[in-house]
Amino acid sequence: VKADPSPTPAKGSFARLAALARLSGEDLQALERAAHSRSRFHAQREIVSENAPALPPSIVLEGWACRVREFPDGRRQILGFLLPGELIGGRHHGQPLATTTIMALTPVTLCPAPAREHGEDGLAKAYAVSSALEESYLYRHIARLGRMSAYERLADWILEIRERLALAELVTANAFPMPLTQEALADTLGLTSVHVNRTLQLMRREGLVEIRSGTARLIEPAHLEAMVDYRPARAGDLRAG
Amino acid sequence: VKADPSPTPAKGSFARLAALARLSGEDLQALERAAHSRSRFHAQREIVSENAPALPPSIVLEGWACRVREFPDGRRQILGFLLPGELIGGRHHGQPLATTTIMALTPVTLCPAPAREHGEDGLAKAYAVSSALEESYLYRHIARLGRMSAYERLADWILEIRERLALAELVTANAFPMPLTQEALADTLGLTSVHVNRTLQLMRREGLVEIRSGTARLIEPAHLEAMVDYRPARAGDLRAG
DNA sequence: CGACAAGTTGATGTTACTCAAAAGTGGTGG
DNA sequence: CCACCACTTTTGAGTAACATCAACTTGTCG
Repeated sequence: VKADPSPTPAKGSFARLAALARLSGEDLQALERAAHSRSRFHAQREIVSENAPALPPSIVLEGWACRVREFPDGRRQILGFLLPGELIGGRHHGQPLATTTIMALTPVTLCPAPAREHGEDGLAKAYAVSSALEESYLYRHIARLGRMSAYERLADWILEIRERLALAELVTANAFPMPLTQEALADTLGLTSVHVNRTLQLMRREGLVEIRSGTARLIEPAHLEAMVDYRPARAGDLRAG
Repeated sequence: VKADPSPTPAKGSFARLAALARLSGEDLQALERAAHSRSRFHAQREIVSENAPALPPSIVLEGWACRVREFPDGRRQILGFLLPGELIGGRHHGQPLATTTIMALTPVTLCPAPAREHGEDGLAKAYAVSSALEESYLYRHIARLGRMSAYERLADWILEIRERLALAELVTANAFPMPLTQEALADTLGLTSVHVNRTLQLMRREGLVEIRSGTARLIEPAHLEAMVDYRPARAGDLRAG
């Protein structure tokens, strides 16, 4: 964890918050200022540990992180992802201890999330929408793990990731970064890496999805969506309130 | 949904909030007042529908409700439970639309959750802790569905429910109400009701758990806890902040 | 008592896991 | 440039856990 004064504007980092609520010039300035003090984490490093003091509210500028739970016998479950533009700990600030371990899956850059001054500014609204989205991703993950086949889990998960990365403007022509190993994917979807491998091959052969060298490409998104009863989280509806 | 002026003090309804934070006399009076306007729901009725206007923040006085997601082909996944003393919609108020359907599993009584006047009163603290607990139950549910065997899922789930009902003082001598059908349990744990039945029988034969006529009784709680790496959610730690 | 939901049982099928090894990939230093 | 290493992906064969289907039994409540 080291501070870095160089202000490289991370692609997609604030695009997401701006997509969730109308941000004022002041809001954007506060974000720019916050982005000057960054913390970086190497891949595979823990960012916060379960039951250790929680992080101050932060924004992911670059990279993928995840919440993860490990079992005493080595089993591992990835509980959720933290993607560029998303918030860490924006929700329950005031809670002293982290409820889950958070680790970096790739090199990760964070910056502090500027405090929302009043209930009605744009940033506060963006944080609230972000938090509601985070909750809906958890529910979706539960439904996926509880009631979908391996094939459906993969399809549904990829569609969710595309939707989330699109908010940060990281999706171009249905292609987007997907830096996970098949083992991490297995720990996400409640499968073994062997089975993930076979299922991915099947999707490839069927011409629906390509995942190669850290990039995912959806060939037939409509087909995938039909298969899993795809329902986007509709940030617009959340914003309306 | 009908209002009922009779103030029958529901057992355990406020015990939980009082267990989560030190409540002042004012807090308790506000709760008593709120408990005068109740809404009741029959078993199997929807309390709120996904994407319909959200409920105002409410407290469960009696009965079990759940968040649920249904698939177009009839599959069903229970996403989480709302037990006596727990809050509905305390978290993201200001979000206009409900993110999940909530339905009553038994007859359910709700009352409005009194607004927390300032950030630092006892009620606000209790709501914040309740919300943090709710989040931790979601993470636990994900780990359960993703990485546990049927036997472990049942054991882990029962221990969680005991812990949650204990906060509302509904657990006596390791026995507590468990009104779910085996089919609802299956929809919770991502199994079929047939397999739930067989797994319950196995636990019964092994002398660990009895579930009969709406009551669960843990015979060997320590044994169960060892089996699933049981970690209580430690409301005390959350309160400390 | 009758009817309907819930629980139980048996036989069989399938999805996904396990174990083991081979082949591909990328980074490093000589 | 190549040799080497660790890691990831891929493949095969056998297995276990859980699902499916269908009947039968028990419990509950009018």
